[in-house]
Amino acid sequence: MTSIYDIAKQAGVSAATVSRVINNERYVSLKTQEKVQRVLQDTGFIPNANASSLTKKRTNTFAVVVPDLTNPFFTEIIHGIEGQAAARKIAVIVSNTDENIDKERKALRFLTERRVDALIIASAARSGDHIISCLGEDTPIVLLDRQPQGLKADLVRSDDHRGAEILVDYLVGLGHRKIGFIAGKRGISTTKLRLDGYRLALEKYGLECQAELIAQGDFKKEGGREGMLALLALPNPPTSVIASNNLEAIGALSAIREMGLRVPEDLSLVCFDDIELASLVYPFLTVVAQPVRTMGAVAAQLALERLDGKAEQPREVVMQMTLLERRSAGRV
Amino acid sequence: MTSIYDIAKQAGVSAATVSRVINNERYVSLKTQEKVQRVLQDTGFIPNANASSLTKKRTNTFAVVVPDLTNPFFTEIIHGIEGQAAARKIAVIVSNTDENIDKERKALRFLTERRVDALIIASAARSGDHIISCLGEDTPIVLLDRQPQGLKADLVRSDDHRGAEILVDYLVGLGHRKIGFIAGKRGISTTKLRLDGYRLALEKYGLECQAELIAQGDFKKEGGREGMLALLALPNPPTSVIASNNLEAIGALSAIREMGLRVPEDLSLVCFDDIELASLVYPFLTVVAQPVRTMGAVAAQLALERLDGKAEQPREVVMQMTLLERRSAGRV
DNA sequence: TCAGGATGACAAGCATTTATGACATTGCAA
DNA sequence: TTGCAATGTCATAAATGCTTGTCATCCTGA
Repeated sequence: MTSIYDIAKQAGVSAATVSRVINNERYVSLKTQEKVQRVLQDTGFIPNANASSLTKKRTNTFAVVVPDLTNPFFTEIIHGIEGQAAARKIAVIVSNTDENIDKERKALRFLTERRVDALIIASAARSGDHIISCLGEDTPIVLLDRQPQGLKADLVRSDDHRGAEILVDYLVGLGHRKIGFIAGKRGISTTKLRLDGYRLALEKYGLECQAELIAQGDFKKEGGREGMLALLALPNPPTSVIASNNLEAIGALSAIREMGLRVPEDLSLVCFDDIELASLVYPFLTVVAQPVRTMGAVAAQLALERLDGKAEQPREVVMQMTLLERRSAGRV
Repeated sequence: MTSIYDIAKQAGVSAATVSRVINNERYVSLKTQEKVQRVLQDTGFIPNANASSLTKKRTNTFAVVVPDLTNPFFTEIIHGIEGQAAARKIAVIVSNTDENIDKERKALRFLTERRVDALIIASAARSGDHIISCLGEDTPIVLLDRQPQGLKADLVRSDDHRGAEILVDYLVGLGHRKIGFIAGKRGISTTKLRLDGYRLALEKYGLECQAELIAQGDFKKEGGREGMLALLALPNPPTSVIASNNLEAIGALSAIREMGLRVPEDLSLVCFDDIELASLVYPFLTVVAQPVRTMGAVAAQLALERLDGKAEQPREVVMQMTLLERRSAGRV
C-alpha cells in the first residue's frame, strides 16, 4: 500500500509535513502545501484512517445496536443517526440483536474491539451491567427508547406514559370500557412505562384494570399474535386492544383475522409506533407515533456533544407522542 | 490504554505470545496459554482491532452503500447482510446516498479511507467509474440491484425483465389493454430492464406501446406522484399503471387520491418491490416481490468468497420475482 | 550425543500523529 | 544597522497497539 512516506518522498518533504498538509494544520508554508497537494492529487492518494485513529485515539465511528432491523421504528432511527454522522465524517456500524441478550453481548464485545467512539443502543437487556463492563466508563453511551436498569447514560425516548394515556383517552372517547392491553417484552423499561400509563389512564376514568385483560407480548409479531389470541379466548373479551408496538399490532391483526373477526367492526385495535409506509399505502392502523427520524438525529447529537466534552450529567430527552387517527378503531 | 504489552508483563511472557494466545495460534504451550488466558480474564482486556488490522491488512469491515434508507427494500437487504457479516465477525458500515451521486462519491472516499474489505453497493450513478477510481481494483465490489455501466463486478439482482412481464401478464389477464408505466430513475440499469420488459410484454400481446403512457419517475414517492399525475392528465388515460418500485407506487397512490379516484375501481395500480409490513397491516398493493433478505445474504456471501480468494470472473446472481396478488388491481 | 521439533523472545513492520528541536525568518527596539 | 525575541517551517524520532519472521533455546526420542 502506498503511504504518506511515498508521498513525502515524491514531494521531497518529510512524512510529518505530508500529515500536516492532509490535516490542514498550521506551520506549513503555502509553497510546500501546494507541492504536497499536487503529489496528493497526482497519485490519488487516500490516507489510512485506521492508522490515524491509532495515534489520534478517535475512530470516528459510532456503533448503533438495535434489537430488530425489521422494524421501521429502528431503521428510521438509524436513518436519522446516519444523516448526522455522515455530515461529521463519522461511520455508523449497525448491529442487530434480534432481542437476544447473548447476541447483544457479543456485539458489544465486538464493537469495543473496534474502539467505537460512542454507542447508541436500544438494549434488549433488563439491566445495563454488561454494557459498562464491556465498554468501560469512558465511551459515551446514548440509550435509545429503552433504559436498562443501573445504567446512567444519555437517553432519548418518547413519553410512553403519556402515549398510553392518549390511546386510552381515545378509546374511551369512542365508548370503549373494556380495553385490553398486549404488553411489550418483559423487563424493558418501555414495556413498564406503557403498561403503567395504561393502568393509570383507566383509573382516571374509574375503569377497573383487570389482570386478565393484560396479555404478554414481546414487541414482535408472534408475541402480538399470541397475546391477542389469549385475549380473544377470554369468556368476556375486550372490545378494544392496545398493542405495545407496531409489530405486535400486526401479529394481533393476524390473530384477529384467524378468528374470523374484523377490525374495527368486531374489535378495535390501536398501538404504539407508526409504520409510515403502511399508512401511506392504506391508512389503517390508528397509532401514537414517535418522531423517529428526529430521535435518531438527537441521539447522534448527544453522542457528538459527549465527544466534544460538553455535558456532564446524563441527559434525558423526552419526545412527544402524536395520535394518528385512522381506521382501526371504531365506536362501540 | 492497556495493551497486550501490559498483559505480557503481568503474565511474564512477551507480547508476541499474548498475541498468539489471543489469536489461537500454534506454538504456545498449554501452560502458558492458561497463564495468559487467566490474566486476560482477570483484567477483562479487549484487544484493539484497529491496530490489528494495520498489520493484518484486513479491517473485517464491509461497507454497504444504499440510495434510500427509507425504503424497506434496502433496509431488508442490509438486514440480510448484517446477519451474515455478524456471524463472521465482520462489521457493517452503512451509508445512505439519497440517490445523490455527490453523496455517493463522498461516501466512497470516506469508506476507502477506512480500508473496508469489501463494498456492497446499490449505486445511484449511471456509470461505475467513480467507484473503481476510488476503491481501486483490489477491493471486492458486489453490486446490488443495479449495475452501473463499465463496472465489472459481482452482481445480485432479480429478474427485472421477467418481473415486468409478470405484471403485464397479470394486468392483461384482468382485461387491461391500456397499461401505463412509471419508469424508474434515469440511467439506472434496473430502470431500463423493467421498462424493456414492459415494452416486450406489451408487444407479446400485440399491444401498442405508446410513448405517452410512459411517465418518468425516480424511485421515490415524489417521482411516482408526478408520474401518475402526468398519466392522469392524458386525454385518454390508462386503465392500469405499473410503478417501477414500491415508493413510486405510494406516490402514485397519493396522486390518484388527490384526483378523487379510487384504486382499483377507477384505476389499477401494481408495482415492483413489496412493502411486507404494509401488506400485513392491510393487504392492498399487488406487486412483484424480490427475495430481499436472501439477496442481502447472497451479496455478503459473494463478498466473503472474494475475500477468501475464491472466484475469479465476475458472477451474476439473478433471483426470481414473485407475484403477490392483493387488491390494487381489478378487472376492467 | 544429536537431530529436529516445540516454544517463545526480539525486533521489524504496519500507516499514521506529534513532541522536540534545529534552523530560518520577521519585527522591533536600541 | 544590529541584536534579540518571537514566530514560522520542517525533519527526526518516538509513539500508537498489534502481528510475524527470525532465531535462540529447550526438550524429546533415537
